[in-house]
Amino acid sequence: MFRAVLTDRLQAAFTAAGIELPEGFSPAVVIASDTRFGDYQSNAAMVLAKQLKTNPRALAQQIVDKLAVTDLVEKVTIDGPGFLNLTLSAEALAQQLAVIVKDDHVGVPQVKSPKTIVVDFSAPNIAKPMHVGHIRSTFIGDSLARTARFVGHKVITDNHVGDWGTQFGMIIHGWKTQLDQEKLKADPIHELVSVYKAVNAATKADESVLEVCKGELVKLQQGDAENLAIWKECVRLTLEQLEKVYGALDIKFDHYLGESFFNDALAPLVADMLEKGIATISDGATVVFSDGSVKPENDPFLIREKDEWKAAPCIIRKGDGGFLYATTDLATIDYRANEWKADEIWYVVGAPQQLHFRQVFAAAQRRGVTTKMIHIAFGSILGPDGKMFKTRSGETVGLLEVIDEAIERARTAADEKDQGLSDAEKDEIAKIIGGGAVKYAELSQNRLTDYKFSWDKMLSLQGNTAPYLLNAYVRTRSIFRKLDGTVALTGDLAITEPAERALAMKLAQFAENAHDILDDHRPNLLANYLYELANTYHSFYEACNVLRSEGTVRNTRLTLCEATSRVLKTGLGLLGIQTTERM
RNA sequence: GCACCCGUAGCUCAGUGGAUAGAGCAGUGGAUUUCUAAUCCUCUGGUCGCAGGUUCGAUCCCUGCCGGGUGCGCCA
Repeated sequence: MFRAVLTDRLQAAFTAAGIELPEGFSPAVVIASDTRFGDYQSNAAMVLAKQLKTNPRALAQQIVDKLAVTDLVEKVTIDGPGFLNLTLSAEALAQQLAVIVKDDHVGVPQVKSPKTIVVDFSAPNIAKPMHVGHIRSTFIGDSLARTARFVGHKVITDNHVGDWGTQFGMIIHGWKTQLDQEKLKADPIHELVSVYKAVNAATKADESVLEVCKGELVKLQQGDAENLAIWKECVRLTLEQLEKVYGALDIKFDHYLGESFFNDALAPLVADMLEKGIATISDGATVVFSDGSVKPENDPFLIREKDEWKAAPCIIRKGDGGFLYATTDLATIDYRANEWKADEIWYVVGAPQQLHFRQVFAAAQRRGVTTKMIHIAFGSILGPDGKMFKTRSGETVGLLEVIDEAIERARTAADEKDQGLSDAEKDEIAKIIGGGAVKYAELSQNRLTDYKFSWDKMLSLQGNTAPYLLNAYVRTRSIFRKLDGTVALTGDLAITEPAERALAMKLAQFAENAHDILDDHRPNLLANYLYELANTYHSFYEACNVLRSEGTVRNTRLTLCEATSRVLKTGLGLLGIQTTERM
């Protein structure tokens, strides 16, 4: 891990030069912004010179005089206003390359202090199909969980499914009055949805139907045996379908602790918060008000109206005694903190829910929860009109529909390319490429930006897409296939050609990138890196023939191929994308 | 009204204090006796929404404005 090592050396150089560092300043080495200047660079001299009011170039020279890096670096220069530019030696790159082909973690260091992290993502609703709106949470959450696990954290994934709520009044009423058993067997969720829609329409035409539904809901909440059985069956049928979807997406959860799991904890939780004075009764509801511990502009329980700060409380129990999702969330936090000893909880949930989470986190902290809670927000997927897909009323595109279409397009492409593969092989490859394309389309995007849903973008197989990365992987495997497994890579390495050097450099950076993703919980940084790696490999592949080379050159190039193969497979794996040997 | 997010090439988007702002698509001109061309290389394309400010240096930080989206006491 060159960046970390070089940063350590730089800090040591400051000490050796007798330069006292101001508080809050720690010199850092980063990957060079432009490879013309070297591999790594540091702006420390310029930043510090500003604070110390000295000449930046002179300061840089002072540091360089004490910088002990000859084992790794072949050239150190001071450029421009005081940039420190470092160029790694070919030997250092070769050493790291040797690590990548041997190490279980392809050269990525493990975290020093592993944490227990609960990742809460996907969270679909019972009796509803998964649609494109679930893409972001599901793929981002899965990728972050995989990455955290890979760098050494203990990760617990939990699918907090929406299996309890007011919609069950309508579903139960519909189940009793108009369910078609045949259709239910054929496609359970589809039938549940059409029943729900029919009842929903009926309530609008006739208000008495709404009353009946409310009655069914109350009965369910009071433990009525028949309604409870119907509810359980709905949950069972939906989970069965969900497992199929997740199976197709290669996503697994450690737990499916839905909202209903916490039902019994809600009343005691509210009572406890009242007793501790965290919550109070207001207009018949139980709410949490501001405690004035932070500045008003940072207080999630206050809102400014005209010239004064007005209360914006978090309601944890309705006037009619019902609980809300804030209540469930608080109970869930308790469980994760106490039963799982979570150090951190990551909520991969859309940006519109920011205020909700700020309130819930603040309320939990007031109850003494010390677990670090992070809302990993993401932007909305917009419809063609530039507005959010409405999950309640509007029709959206089903998630499986998107995946199936992607697989179909990949299958068509496989036929066109015709690499002499059997139909069964093509089917298998199309699954990997199609599924990968959809995941990559999502994960290569900055999670905070909104984007318009577009079939063509989601399903594209051209340019910066999953097949491009997979093709690079396939090219590495193809070379080894030609060797019939008779390769024995040796430590005899010599990186000489520019294309070899560029590739070795890119490969070494994976050690840094894998960790950087988690700084800001952004899988797109990994996607960007993998794209660059694939691009660098493709260039190398065109410039440096492997099989026709000999001796050390051949061994070096084979090692580069093997390293690329391993990093691509590992990196794509962290995005939740599988690889294929041929395509 | 207030808060949060967004505004970068014709289109879709990266980049968040550093050196000449990058990709993909679209457009252009080349490369294939191949280690899989689902590839590589070339060219074309930008007042980084607008106006101030901080800084040696701002697409990035601060302030104001314009435009789009979302959220704000008993839905989830």
